[in-house]
Amino acid sequence: MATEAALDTDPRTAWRLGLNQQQLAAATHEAQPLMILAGAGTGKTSTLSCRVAHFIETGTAPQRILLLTFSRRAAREMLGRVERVVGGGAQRVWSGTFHAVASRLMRLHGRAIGVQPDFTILDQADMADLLDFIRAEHGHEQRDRRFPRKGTLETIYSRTVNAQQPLAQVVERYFPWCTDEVAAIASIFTTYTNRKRAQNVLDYDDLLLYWNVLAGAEPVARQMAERFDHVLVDEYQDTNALQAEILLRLHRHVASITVVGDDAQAIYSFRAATVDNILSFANVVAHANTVTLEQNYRSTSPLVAASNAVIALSLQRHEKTLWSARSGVSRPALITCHDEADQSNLVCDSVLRSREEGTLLREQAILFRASHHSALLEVELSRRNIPFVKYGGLRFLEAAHVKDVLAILRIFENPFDEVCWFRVLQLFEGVGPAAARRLMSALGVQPATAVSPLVALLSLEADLAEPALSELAAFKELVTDCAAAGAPLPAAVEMERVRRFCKPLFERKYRSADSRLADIEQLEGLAAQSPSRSAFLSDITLDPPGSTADLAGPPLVDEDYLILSTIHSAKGGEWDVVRIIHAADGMIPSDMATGDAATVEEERRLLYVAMTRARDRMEIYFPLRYYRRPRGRDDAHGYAQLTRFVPEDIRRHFDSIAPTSRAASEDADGRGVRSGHVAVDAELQKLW
DNA sequence: AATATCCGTATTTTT
DNA sequence: TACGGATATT
Repeated sequence: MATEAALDTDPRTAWRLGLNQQQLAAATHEAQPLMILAGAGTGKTSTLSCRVAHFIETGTAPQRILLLTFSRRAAREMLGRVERVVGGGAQRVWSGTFHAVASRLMRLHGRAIGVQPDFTILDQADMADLLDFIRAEHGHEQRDRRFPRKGTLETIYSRTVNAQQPLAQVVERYFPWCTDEVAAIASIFTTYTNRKRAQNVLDYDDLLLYWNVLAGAEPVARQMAERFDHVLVDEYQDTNALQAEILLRLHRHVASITVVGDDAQAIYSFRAATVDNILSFANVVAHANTVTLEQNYRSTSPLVAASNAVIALSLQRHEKTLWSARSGVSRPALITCHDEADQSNLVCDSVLRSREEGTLLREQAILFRASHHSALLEVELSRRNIPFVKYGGLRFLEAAHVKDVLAILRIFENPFDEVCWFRVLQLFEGVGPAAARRLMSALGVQPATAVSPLVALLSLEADLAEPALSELAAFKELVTDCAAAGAPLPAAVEMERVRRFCKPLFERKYRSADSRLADIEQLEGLAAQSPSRSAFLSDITLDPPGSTADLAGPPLVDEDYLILSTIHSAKGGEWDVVRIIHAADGMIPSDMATGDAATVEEERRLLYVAMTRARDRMEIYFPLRYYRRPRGRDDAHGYAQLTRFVPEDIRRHFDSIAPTSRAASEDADGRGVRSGHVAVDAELQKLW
């Protein structure tokens, strides 16, 4: 590396400093199909960023580069790096997730394939709701026959579309208990599809589906693809069949495609992602070259050794073996805890110890399989005044009151959106599903009439009883203010009016209306950052707040806080110290995922992903006892075992730390004593 | 047909 | 814990 840097006197290519030979080869590889097989911590992000920078420096306009990433966060980070290399302009690179890019392209080119550019987007929950609406129409509500519920229907639908497999095959393979109902399901899906089209809405899957059509329909395909010279895809191991097809179609019209990924880190098969994409890339794409990155710069060698040992037990073969030149003495620790409370305490102790030793809280992460696994720990962290930010599993958009508010905005944006009307109308007292349906047909929502349902609403004489009648009057007023106004209001202003309209309704409907209304104020803050209502609605569905920090806004910039994250959301991240909690069988692998061998293998990779996030220190915790009833006073509990992915014969890569002493455990149980001291101390502190 | 009440219960992971 | 589902009530 040093020699290359010395030879390189052109200051514009100074960025090459620090790239090893393979990385440099990948970054500056000619404009040919390229696959970069990048093991964990091998500098994938720098390499990809440098490849983008390389294209820009060799004359490609930034806006002619398409960078597809797994999340908006990843795109931002990468473009930040590109910018540091090439200076300004990097922000003009087309970047984002497949879905976000599809949405942008569809607004530009959709008309050519029959998509109105002002469509609104259905998220997963909306998809389920619309399917449920149709399910009821098709008469599947009766209880005598069990029929897949809305969530199941949505899962079947998405898998069918994303895997590009026939429905019957998908049902037989993944939902065998629904095999008898395939015809009925197909009929629901047909209606669903027609309905979406009539309402000018696209669901998540449509974004990919229509992009794929767009990419295959000449002449517009050429027009669309000719925007780009180079297409780069990050995390290629987590793309699905549909995404691969889109990429291959783009390939026909662009100068180069580059994919980066690691089959050992594939963790999204539940979303129909398939490692086949990356494994077969070289066979499917003519003249494709491969560069493999195996030197891990992130972790110390004992940590790499342990991760290697875990993934080596995989039934599948991964052709790389990572190595690290970073020496380190400490092996990862396997820490057995008495129970969950003990685990929380030990984690907090360890976090504070690391901080005392100089590691910032934000350089420490706690990772877990499922979002709720951190619940008890969060309580303990708050009790000890340790600030934290949680990534992943944020159900903000799924909260009923948030959906209510967004549904109103979406009606303004797209007055034919059935799901939103159905939801909004039921906000009125005494209006349930049946009355909502009646009102919707009076308004001409579906089948669509020539006159906008919003206009129809203003002259609607509804046969409702009193409380609902004045509520409806208030709603008409809101519509006049917002949707019928001459010039569109800023999204935040509109949100604020919607909130005032909702206040009395929420106070009647929800127990804790105050905190819910506070959430809506947060939403106003988000809306203020968007240029328009339409942009706001798209942004929030395609890039929902991924962490508690994203929601609270950016005021905590220079404050220090611990990172909590689901393993899925930790993808791409790295921290000095990583602690994995609930590493017990039943958690990793999750009980829900022990069905077949393939899903168990994915759980193994999940643990591997978690382990490879650590730079210097890794601790794996698992509680011996799980109480059946977390709040119960009884002692009903079951015993857990360490995850099967760390069997006896690879334990030599770890330091095993035996259960803590009895005293420590009682301390954990006897909270009262401890918190008493803490409380007294806190009081005294105020006096000093 | 809508709403109140009570019930267990169950939750992976995310665009 | 909140939520969805089933039952009872208006």
